[in-house]
Amino acid sequence: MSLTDIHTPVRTGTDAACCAPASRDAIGAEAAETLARSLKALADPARLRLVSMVAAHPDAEACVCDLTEPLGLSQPTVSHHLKVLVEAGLLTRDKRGTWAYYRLVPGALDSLAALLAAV
Amino acid sequence: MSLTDIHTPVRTGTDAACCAPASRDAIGAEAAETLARSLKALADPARLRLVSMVAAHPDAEACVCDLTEPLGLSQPTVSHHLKVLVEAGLLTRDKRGTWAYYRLVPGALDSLAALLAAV
DNA sequence: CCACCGCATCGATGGATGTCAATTCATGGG
DNA sequence: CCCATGAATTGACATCCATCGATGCGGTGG
Repeated sequence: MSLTDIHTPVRTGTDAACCAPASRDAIGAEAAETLARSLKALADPARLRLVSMVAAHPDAEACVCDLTEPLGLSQPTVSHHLKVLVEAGLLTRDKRGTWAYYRLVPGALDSLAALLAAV
Repeated sequence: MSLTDIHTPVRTGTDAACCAPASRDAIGAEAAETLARSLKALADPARLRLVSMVAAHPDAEACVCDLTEPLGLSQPTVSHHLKVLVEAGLLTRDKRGTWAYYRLVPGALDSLAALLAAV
């Protein structure tokens, strides 16, 4: 399921609910899992700072060596967090020569925020 | 620190960064922790569904008995998730008689989404 | 006054996760 | 050809977390 497919009309339960049957449909279980996976990727101080630091760099591009020292974490840990962010579709990795450059995926943060507000 | 106080001008590191010094300021470590705490509260499928189910109910209000069965989780687990959401400032709890009614905190989701988009 | 019901809390447990040191991989320069 | 450097991977470890069953607590009705 894609992140753009959250409010599919999945009934939220049977009609045997104790008090009231819901006036509109809540998000379905799969949509919730999809959104939760994306939010989990950002629900970490180190990863939030990484995203922000990449966005703050000139050309919105940064290599690992730019990020390790200001973050105060070891290089493997930073690499790990960056991998999580790439797999979540928030960053892209571009290896040029010795260095690996990370960029924001345009619009990824905004669509995530939009989905969050629509829950 | 409050959630409305993310982009305070905290320098992200020393000037000894290896490649480029950053063209604008990234969010500070404390702001990142604050935002991460809020996002963690929502970065769970069960809690996302709970928020959505509460919002979907008539009068945007639901008691635990409304939520346990459609969610497919035990009552203690649902109570636990609701507590997390209340502590994160996303829901309010109102005990009336035998039942505990949960409501969305107006604007909480939207301001969180706005902060996310501004990272 | 007592039994029942809705909900919160407690304790335990299995699994996910953040972190680092050590290692490996890849690339470029001598 | 080998070494130096930047980055990813691996393995280990401690901690956190989602979940449940059992229990406790307050309110309602008989």
